[in-house]
Amino acid sequence: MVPPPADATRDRLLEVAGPLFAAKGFRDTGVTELCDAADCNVASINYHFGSKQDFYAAVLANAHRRAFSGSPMPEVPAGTAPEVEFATWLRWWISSMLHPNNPVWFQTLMTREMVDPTPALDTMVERSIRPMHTRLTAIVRNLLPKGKPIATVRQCTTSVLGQVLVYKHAAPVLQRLGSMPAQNNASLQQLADHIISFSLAGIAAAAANRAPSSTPSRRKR
Amino acid sequence: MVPPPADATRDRLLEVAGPLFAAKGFRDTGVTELCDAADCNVASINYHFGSKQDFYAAVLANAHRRAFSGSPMPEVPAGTAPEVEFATWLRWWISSMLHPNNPVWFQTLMTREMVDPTPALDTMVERSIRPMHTRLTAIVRNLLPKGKPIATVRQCTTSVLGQVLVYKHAAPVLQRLGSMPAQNNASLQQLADHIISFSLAGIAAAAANRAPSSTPSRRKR
Amino acid sequence: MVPPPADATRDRLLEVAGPLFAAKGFRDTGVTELCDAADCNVASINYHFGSKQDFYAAVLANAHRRAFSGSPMPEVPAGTAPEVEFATWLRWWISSMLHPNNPVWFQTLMTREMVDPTPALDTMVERSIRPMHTRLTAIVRNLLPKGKPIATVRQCTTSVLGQVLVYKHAAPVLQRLGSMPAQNNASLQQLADHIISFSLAGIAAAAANRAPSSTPSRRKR
Amino acid sequence: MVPPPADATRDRLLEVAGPLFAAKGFRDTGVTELCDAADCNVASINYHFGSKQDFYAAVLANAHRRAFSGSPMPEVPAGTAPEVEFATWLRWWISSMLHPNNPVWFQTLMTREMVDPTPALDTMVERSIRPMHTRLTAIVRNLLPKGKPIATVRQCTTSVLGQVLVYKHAAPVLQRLGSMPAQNNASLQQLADHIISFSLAGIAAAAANRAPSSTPSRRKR
DNA sequence: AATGAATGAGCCTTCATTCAT
DNA sequence: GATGAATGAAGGCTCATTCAT
Repeated sequence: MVPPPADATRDRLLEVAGPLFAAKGFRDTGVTELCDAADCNVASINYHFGSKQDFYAAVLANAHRRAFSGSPMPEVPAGTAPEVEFATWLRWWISSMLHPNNPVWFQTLMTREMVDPTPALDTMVERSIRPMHTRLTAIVRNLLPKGKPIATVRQCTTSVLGQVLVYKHAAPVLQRLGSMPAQNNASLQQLADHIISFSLAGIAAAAANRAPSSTPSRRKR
Repeated sequence: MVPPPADATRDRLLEVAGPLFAAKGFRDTGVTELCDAADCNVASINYHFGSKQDFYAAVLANAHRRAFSGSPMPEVPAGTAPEVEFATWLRWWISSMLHPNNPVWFQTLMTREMVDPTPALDTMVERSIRPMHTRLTAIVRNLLPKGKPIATVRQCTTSVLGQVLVYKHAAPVLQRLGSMPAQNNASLQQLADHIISFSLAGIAAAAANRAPSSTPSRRKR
Repeated sequence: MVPPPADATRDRLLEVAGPLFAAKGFRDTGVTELCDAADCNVASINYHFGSKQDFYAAVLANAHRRAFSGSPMPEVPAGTAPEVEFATWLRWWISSMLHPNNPVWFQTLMTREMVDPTPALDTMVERSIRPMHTRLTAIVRNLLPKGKPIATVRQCTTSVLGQVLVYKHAAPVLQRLGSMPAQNNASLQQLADHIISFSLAGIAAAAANRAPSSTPSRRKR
Repeated sequence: MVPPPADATRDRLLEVAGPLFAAKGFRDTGVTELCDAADCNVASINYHFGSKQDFYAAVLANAHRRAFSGSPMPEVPAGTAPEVEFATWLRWWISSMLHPNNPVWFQTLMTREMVDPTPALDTMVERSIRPMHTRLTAIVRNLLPKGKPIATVRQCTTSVLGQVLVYKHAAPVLQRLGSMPAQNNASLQQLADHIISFSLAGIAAAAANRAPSSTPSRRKR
């Protein structure tokens, strides 16, 4: 009835690898380093996962599972105003992305994959990114009039994404420029307020544009 | 009048290294590869620059000089409306960041530094990034009422930055999600139109917020 | 009456290992591969046989038993002409060595041992090779006059062996040189005809030489 | 005027590798072992030759050059009797193959390639084996009547080859069977005498066969 | 001033073997 | 009695760096 330790080493490897890969990247993190951290033999990674590359993919897949298990994507009651749903979702996402109490390394791994893709990116996009992106796209679509072309929906969605991701992707630069928010609850809440109101206004402007597929704002040049 | 070639090899190395480092990153670009491209001996990098790391720093320091030589930051006549100045500057920046005809390797190098900073980042921030950031900050400040706190200016500026940078930082993911714009003039102009109108509306919303340092939008929770 | 499976795993390992060792050699056939083929644990080889090396020896020792079980060495009625016995035996041997329908892995294992001997070769020579060699030697001796020295018998026997073995030992080269016979019955029969008539003529010439231990054929130089 | 040592290490590696590869085979000879023998760094093989495999090919190519430089293939004056040419050539070949004073490792390398081919075999066949085979084939053809089919020429040639090669390919077995000739000049000369007279008689028998492409000897069965 | 050869530490991976169960 | 996990030594190879010239 008591299950044997099963794959204790395997689990330990998955556990310790996330932060290490996040800190130095795939290439600069050696298997020796990883196995030392997991207190096992150098050959263990190849034994349990076949190769360093496959191990890395397993780390990402495993990370995704536990990254959002603590705070799942929020649902809103039917009939909620689209603006409120947008604000709720965005607060949740910003919190899980930027909150210093959350383990940050999964987000860092995703960032690294975005800048320097490995074969593991495809799986990651399908399993962790696309579901969130689909949800945000749906929310944004509800904020726009029915007839708006898909391109407009996508551009607005990407504008929202960019405002959040920049704090992950450009953190070292923003720090040097003095634009990095303090890592406390109040600051993050204010940042969320800013992005929400900025984005809602931006989306409203996109909604008001008369000719969806032309470029009316260029008439004035 | 023409000086002798002097350090022809040194210059050639600096010339060819940018695109190579941009394409594969510091770690994945070998000195052999670099020296082959510059048609010189493997030992040249260590001879002229001391080490691969120092050479990389030299490449970055040298890069910003030629990066914007073809299209310098635009100036507008005194008295130009702030919205127009914003639009002009943003069009220029988007074009130099995303236009496929431009040599994009400097932007890519900056992107890599942002995600995985090396000691060379400090120099790069001061020399290349801060001037542009200062300029954009000034433009955004002009779009806000005089009394707005610096934090609001910074958040708006960062929101603008993020909307553009996301197309560089998350390109592989956006491609897979179908959100990457076509790499032609018309698409990029439309994208610029979107970001300009989205951002102007967002900044206007930030300008209208009454209590700058409180979090008024959360009243509804 | 049927004994229980007893060492079923052990037997299965011996069964599957022959063809695998023959195909890739001792060094290039891994224990994992062998145990996968026998559908047993990686540790089985060391458990049942002590080491990979000892297992290999066991495979060779076990192999000769089943190698010729399908077509035993032919016997001829007393009084048969020596030439006919020679032809009969040679046809049988060529067929079991070269016929593609026969399982050739035992011959291939022997070939590998000849080129790269292991401690297992001694056993193999005594158990499998010497009986055949003794028989061929006896047949060849009957084709020579009584007084011929043993050295002549041996040289003739080896000349016969070499003509057959070359098709196993040098197969890859003969293929590239266009000298490999087609792998069908007719071709092999014609090859057997050739070797038989070539050898009988050669043996007859050796029989006719007057001074067995001198080198008469060199008189002409 | 004095040439620099040039590629001293490279030459030393080529020098020492032949005997080592011959003794243990490609797989069982490590680069560490090879480089220790050549008194150089482990990385030298990859530096000078790209890979262990390419190095092995270079060793074979180099070996072929010096293997026959001491005693080139013999030429006979025009008008020489075919039997004499055959004897002359065969004595030369047997001597360079089997004579104990000659460095034996190149022949051993060729033997290994025949039994366990590597990608280097193709080059070896074209560069060292085919020229000799072509020559022997031509000599054998002159011993046969004009109209004989090419298949007969090839079978006779292969019968000659096999009689010699067996002493290399099956040496460990022949030693155990007592059929290995003593490694001295007289024994080798007598062996050459035997193979020459045996083969000439065999070829004469093939020449006498009436129906070249049928199998007349089987009518009697 | 500049090179081409040479270095050695480190990389990931393979493999027969061992050990606790 | 037999297994699946784990081992560690060794494998070939890459790479920035160094050194004699």
